[in-house]
Amino acid sequence: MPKYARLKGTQDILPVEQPYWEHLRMRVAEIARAYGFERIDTPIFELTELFNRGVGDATDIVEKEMYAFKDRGGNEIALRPEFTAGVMRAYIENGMQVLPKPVKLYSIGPIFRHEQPQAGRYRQFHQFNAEILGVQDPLADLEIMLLAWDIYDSLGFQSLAFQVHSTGCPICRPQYVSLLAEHYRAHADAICDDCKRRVAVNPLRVLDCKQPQCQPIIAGAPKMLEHLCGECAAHFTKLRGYLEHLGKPHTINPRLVRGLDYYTKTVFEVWAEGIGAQAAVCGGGRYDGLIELLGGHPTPGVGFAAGMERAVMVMQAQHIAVPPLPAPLVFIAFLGDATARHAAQLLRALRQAGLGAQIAMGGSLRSQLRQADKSAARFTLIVGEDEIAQDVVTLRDMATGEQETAPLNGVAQTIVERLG
RNA sequence: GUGGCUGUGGCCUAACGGUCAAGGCACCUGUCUGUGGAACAGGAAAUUGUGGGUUCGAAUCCCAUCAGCCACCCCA
Repeated sequence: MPKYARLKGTQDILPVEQPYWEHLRMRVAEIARAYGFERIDTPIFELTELFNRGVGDATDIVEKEMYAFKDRGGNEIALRPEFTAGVMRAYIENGMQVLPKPVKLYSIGPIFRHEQPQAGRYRQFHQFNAEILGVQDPLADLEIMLLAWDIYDSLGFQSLAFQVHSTGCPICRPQYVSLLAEHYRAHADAICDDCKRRVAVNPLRVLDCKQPQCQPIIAGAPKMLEHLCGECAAHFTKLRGYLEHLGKPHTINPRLVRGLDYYTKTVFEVWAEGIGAQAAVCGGGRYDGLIELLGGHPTPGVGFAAGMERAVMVMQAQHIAVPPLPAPLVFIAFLGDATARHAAQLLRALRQAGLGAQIAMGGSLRSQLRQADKSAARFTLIVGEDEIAQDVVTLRDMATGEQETAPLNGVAQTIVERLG
């Protein structure tokens, strides 16, 4: 047992896993850029207050999952439990409201939540995140949803499902919530203990309860979609119209609710198979009141967050092939201490010529060739006393085993020629 | 925060409560004094997660604790 072990809920992403991560990061960046999103990086920690306000005091994330502490200067700070609050802070602080609308941003990086780890759930995990700011039209909702979908689609994910719902706005939601609470109070004896608590704390959450006894109560509950105000209803209808016109398969899920307070109108999730009980690989929605809440000019916004560990798990579960990370083209082996400096010089020359190269660091020629083999280099250069004496080097093609003698000065050129 | 299952070299696995915890993979070296991928031989690598307890004797039984996995809660 090692003296130091990684902390609960954290993980080491080892070299063998990196091809998945690299492929995922590349796809996210490629597609986000192609869709007009620009990258923004914000700090991993912020004032705790920002998350309290932005995410919502009453949410589980803020109440019991935040890594919040006092720093050496006495500031109350927290490791970010999500991206959006920090991105909104940056938008306001950097005067980005003067940018032409829409402002389309994406981020990638670590997120921290003190939760009980399980399949697809960690304390430090990674998300990619996207936001569109300054547009009220559901076209922005559509664009955000398409970005999320197309990233997974381009990765080759099978059995994806789009779940869509609307949670209304500050005008219609409170009325609906009281109707819902009333319905639950009328059936107080039939519902599970968790739901009794939920009705008091966050009534919308009763809708995604999985207890069998609650299912008939949920089925008989008033539907949010039937109680949207005119504006919210029109927004939702328009969004659905776009999705249908594009032939995007989606499920209207009247039980879809979000765990963060700032959502208004549209909420959605993307589900995929392969991560145990965690079906959601991505979740998001509209948050029209957030920027104003954080002290900015009233600005509508819509965005999503996607779990990267979960995406990697789906890739592996669905046997999605990812390209191997490129290895250095050339491996340099040498014989005898006197040749080491010539070998090092050759290494430098190859690198200056733009060829990926690495050098053996001792051992018999046999073991150096073993290293070369394992490094997946296409060519091995052998530098020995004999070669140095004649100003040449032995060039070995690792796939065929064929060897030739090449002039020391023009090795890079010779290698490029052999590449075809 | 709650519950279930599981902890043996880096990884996978074996060992009726009884000498020195065994094997495979991987790693290093050699057979091959200057030639990889195979084979063979050898080597390094474990106070059996940790701490207690029961016992003449514990990897094995009991308790606690930590961690991992899974599920709830919640979320990505």
